[in-house]
Amino acid sequence: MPKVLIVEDDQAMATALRDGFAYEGYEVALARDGAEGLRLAGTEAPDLILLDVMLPKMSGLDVCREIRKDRNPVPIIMLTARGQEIDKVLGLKIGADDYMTKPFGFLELMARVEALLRRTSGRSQRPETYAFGGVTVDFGSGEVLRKGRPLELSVRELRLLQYFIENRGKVVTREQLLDAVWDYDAAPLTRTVDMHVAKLRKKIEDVPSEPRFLVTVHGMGYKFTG
Amino acid sequence: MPKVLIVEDDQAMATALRDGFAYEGYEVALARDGAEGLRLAGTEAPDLILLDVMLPKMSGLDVCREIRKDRNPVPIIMLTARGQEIDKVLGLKIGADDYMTKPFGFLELMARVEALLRRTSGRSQRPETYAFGGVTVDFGSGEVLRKGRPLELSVRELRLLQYFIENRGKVVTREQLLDAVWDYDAAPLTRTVDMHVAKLRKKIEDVPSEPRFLVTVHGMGYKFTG
DNA sequence: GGACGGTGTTTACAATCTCTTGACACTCTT
DNA sequence: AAGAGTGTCAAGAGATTGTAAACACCGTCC
Repeated sequence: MPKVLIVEDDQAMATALRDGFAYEGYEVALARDGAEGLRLAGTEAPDLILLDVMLPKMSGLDVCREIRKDRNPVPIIMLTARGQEIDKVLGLKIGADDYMTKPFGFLELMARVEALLRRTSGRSQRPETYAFGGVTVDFGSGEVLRKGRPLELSVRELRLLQYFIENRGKVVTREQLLDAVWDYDAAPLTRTVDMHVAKLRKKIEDVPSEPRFLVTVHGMGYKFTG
Repeated sequence: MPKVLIVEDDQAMATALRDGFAYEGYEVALARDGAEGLRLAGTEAPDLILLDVMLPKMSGLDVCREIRKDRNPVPIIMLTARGQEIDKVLGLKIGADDYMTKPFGFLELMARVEALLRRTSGRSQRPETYAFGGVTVDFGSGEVLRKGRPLELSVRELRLLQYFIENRGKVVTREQLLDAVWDYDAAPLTRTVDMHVAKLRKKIEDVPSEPRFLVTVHGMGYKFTG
């Protein structure tokens, strides 16, 4: 049975999670603060880590970053409180795999845990990278290479690229992008999306004026075909 | 609590699924063969259907197809035995939402069920597909394939095609089309509709000059027979 | 504090694509 | 055959998208 490391300072939450996962047959390790979490991540060799963001001594973000610095590819799910909006890209950059915003249902958490374990189990190394036409995207570190050279993408460009990759082959509208990559609820009365698509094309396409990967679907939106 | 319809002829599997979902708090309806499954899909109004592919009397694929013909958008997860590889495109065409290959873990199934319910509950309209004569239309993504290759339709052409599909077998007048596909209230003194029908024919018909699907009804309008 | 560099957004205009329209040939019905 | 209805072309009108440049914002460095 897989082993889960839970890093959580809130007593009630920690107990509930421990009992829940134990009931489902998981081995469980528990850490009360960030420093202990980091230590146990090394010594316990968990198959997955649930990491609260708000922790004494050392924030979850720092713990995550340190774990990745150690070249430890263990899947990590961050737990954040509502309103304690993490910049998702920041999380992505430092190498978390998924997020849950409290409060969440236990079944939903289980579903994500299982999905993540399924995704990452078959592969000894998590290929959290995606490659297409000379470009390599490493979602773990947030690094993007093009023909072997580092490509400097801004935070929003990275997030945009990631969304396109996740939805490759499908047409995505500007509204979807504003909703997912920006946090707008608002209508797309601006050309902001187009602007960023253009910027991205300049960086990932051989001939930006004749895009091969990031094509426009007139009247609908854009489509990524990597 | 959501209601799940399980269409499964294997006694042991059916019982296990029924008990599992009942334990998780779902309402459960059970059908032993395809014909009964189709009937219960209508009378029980389930929120989700688990549909075995191999069934007596009527295969799961046929059941799925019939359910979609009834314009029932209920999410469907197909259950297939290993080796009994369904062509996923075929599945998509007939309108299933997800697949599980036996054997599978119950938790994994639950995860997919919950994911699917979450995905489809918020949105009243699910991605829907329709297929005729080598053409596959996915209204969810707006993609149209012809003989497996993407077909580039403009937004209005897509809307027009969708309207024809919704009213297939019926003669629709130019006024109806102007009203539904265009936003005109005005009279049809233009050839705009005819123009677009011609464009559509060029893209979906084998011999556009002798249309098989999008036929002219002289003096009345057009009729789609897909 | 204030200049600076980087990022993100808006504006404006050009380029491109789609839609509409009128003309004319063709087809069908009577 | 005549008249109404339909197919289709090509050009202009209209809408959408590409992109440069200006502007706004924010954190950093002197």
